Amino acid sequence: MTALRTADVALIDTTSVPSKHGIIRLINRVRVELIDALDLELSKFDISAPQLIVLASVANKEADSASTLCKSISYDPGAMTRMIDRLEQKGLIRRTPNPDDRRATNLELTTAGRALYPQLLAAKETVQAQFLRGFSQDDVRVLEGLLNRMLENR
Amino acid sequence: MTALRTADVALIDTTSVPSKHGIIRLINRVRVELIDALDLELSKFDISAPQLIVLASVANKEADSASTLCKSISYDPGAMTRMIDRLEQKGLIRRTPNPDDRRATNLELTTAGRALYPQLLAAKETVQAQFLRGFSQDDVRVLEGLLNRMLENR
DNA sequence: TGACAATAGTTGCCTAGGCATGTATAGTCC
DNA sequence: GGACTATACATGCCTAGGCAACTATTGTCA
Repeated sequence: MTALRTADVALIDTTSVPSKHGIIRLINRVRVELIDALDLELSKFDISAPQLIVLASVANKEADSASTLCKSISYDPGAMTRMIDRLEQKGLIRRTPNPDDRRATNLELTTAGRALYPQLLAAKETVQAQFLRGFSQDDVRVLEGLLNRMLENR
Repeated sequence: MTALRTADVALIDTTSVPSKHGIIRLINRVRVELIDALDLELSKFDISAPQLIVLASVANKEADSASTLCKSISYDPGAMTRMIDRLEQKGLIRRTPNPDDRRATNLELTTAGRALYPQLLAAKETVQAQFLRGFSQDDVRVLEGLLNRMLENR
């Protein structure tokens, strides 16, 4: 192994500066800021970020039961029961018995839930637009591509 | 507004697939997977991911007091007090009075903390390497650049 | 079919962060 | 220097997720 020349050192410095604390802390940081901003935006509806994810999953019919929901977003079943309890108390979601499986309960938005959902979605779009200000379509695609590659590496 | 041609629709489909749930959920997802993997890797040391961040900040002398620490990682002061309590109970960190400011307490790693830290760092590197498998140096730089731009947009 | 395993959902217990409040100390400004 | 404000940290209370244990139901398979 040969000694490093000055130019090499400069190169190494440039590349190591952005990852001073590593990608984990960076992603954590971005996530904290995103969730804080989203919670702020959603607070006028008395809805939290996790609640929005659940509502969105039900609204888009990606998940019709609690267990599907848990798997799709890596959420604890016990926490999910209580989360649905809260959303049901708010009158946004409804549990209905599943005729094909008496262990399961189907989930669906109530009229109030369907009415509120577009506003929540708009709030989310606002936050996303704020953080992606100045991003080209390509930038967003690249970012999503890299993040998805991280997930696939799991 | 003119009607979309088939080619346009195809383009739109391609670009919208990755962001089916938006960047917020994607980042959340990556963060969950990262933290899960890190916690698993750290579990043999009985250390959690948040605790590692605190230890690293103290080890790298980025933060010498609790308040600096709170600011640098957006953490609640009350939670930080208890976090430091736990790390102190584990014998990894020490509170020492600050001679210049009697409100503050300085933080430093104990001998045990300094001995353990490199192993924790290696665990973190392992997880990072796992998720960044197949990434070129450029890929990492681009990813960090885009994430930093999101932070700057805040 | 009957035993056994797997799944859906719930509940209790524990842990940990967020917020509000309190206390001590330091800084500011007239 | 004295009143006022800001800061550092700690504590109590509340909320919410993770995990383990439990019940009811369904699937599997000999």
